Amino acid sequence: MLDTKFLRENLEAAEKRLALRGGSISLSEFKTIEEERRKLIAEVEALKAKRNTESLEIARLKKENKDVSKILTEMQQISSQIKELDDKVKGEEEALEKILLNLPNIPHSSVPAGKTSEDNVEVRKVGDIPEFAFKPREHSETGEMLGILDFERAGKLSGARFAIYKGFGALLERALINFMLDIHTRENRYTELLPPFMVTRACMTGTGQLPKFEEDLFKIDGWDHFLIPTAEVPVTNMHRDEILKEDELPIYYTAYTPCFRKEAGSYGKDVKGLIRQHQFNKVELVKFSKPETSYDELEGLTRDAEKILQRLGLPYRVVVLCTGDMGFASAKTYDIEVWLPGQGKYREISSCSNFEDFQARRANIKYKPKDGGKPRFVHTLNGSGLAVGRTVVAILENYQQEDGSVVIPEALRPYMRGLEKIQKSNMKG
RNA sequence: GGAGAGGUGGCCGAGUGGUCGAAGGCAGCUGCCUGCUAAGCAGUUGUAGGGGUAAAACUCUACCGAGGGUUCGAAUCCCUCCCUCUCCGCCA
Repeated sequence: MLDTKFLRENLEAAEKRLALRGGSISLSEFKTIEEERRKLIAEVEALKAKRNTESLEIARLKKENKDVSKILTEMQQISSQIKELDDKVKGEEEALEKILLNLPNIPHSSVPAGKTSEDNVEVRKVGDIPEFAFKPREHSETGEMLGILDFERAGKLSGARFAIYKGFGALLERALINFMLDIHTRENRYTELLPPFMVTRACMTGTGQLPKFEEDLFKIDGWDHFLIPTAEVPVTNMHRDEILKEDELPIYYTAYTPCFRKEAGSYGKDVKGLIRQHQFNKVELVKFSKPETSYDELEGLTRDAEKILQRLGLPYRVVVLCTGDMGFASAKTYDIEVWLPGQGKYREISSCSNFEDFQARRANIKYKPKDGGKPRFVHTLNGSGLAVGRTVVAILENYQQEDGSVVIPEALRPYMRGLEKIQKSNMKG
């Protein structure tokens, strides 16, 4: 959510910056409603002030046993006027809130202008793309060949876009979760959380999934809870309606959770394999920071996520998303894209964003400056560290051998009972 | 799911219709004082919104779990909801 005062005072500039995201965003309705709102507030508060002083007067007169009936009828009138105006104010405020909740964040000045993912800018490329003497297979083929992934039977259980991991496949997923969490907690000083996988509407609004993107979420029938589409939601909302101490910042959290997404509007995209599932595992990184340091924190967070790929020896690149490709709540986003030989292209495996105070304002997360100043909104950041299913994809594709077996990256072996290779003969796990 | 108790400021805790933003205590801050430590004395300390200002000062309004209602006036009365605790039942 954007700051009302800021918008009011920088209307045209804000409009221009928002337009960079594409589509046309007009703030004229905002302006009208906001002006009306302030007018009404001034009116009703003057009446309330009068009511307060007159009420004291009534109390005083009553004590002296004087007649108050005249002033009483006058007050009745004022009281009903107040009620009427209060309703109007409420109406304007609701309308304003609706507008504000549906406005995306303003892109940071360092974000390249652009319309689609074509306009994203590569920041760096790390690792060597492996060369194969044979035609590399896609992970789904390898997975099914080895008997570690079963999409067909998963369909029997839950339909399309679900998977069953089996044997060393299941172990691989579990190993990656532990591997990632260990690095983030031990080396990168994040605190591990294991949050609820269902949250309330208020949480979803706090991080920006609602009210705009309800169709992407799984809702629990008969209950006002949703399955989380990312750990960002519960973890960021953990400090909702809190005022943190300056000394506590920055706060680093990491959390493993499954993620649930309807993937509405992605029909026909990535139908095969693990790339796009309704349920997938992710290790998330979340930071709460002071405004002054949040962009340094974004760089750090991205590096922390990259570290996982480096340790696993997976080639990747980092791109900065252009204004048109960024998510609703983000002010700046780096995507980390891993190389997938089976597809012959880079695919997103992590998305690291600084939301500045956009989520903090929605979720009301502040910190109290040490010098005793007014509480200020914190900046929130998060990024995948990493999407686990897609990491499995990357390993199956980058480490595949001609005979269909897959070498386990060395760093992961301690988490896989020292296993060096997954092959048909040892698929029982 | 059944029965009961309760939700007040950073914390503890008074307050059952009228100067209550809220007594008292603790903690914090600022002075004074005492040779250090401790104690003592005085003052001060919430959030949001409107107006005002270059920014302050200042001023008004709202906020005692949330939302409605009664009333000239509500922390205090009424209704609905949420949460916490205790006991019983059920359960991984």
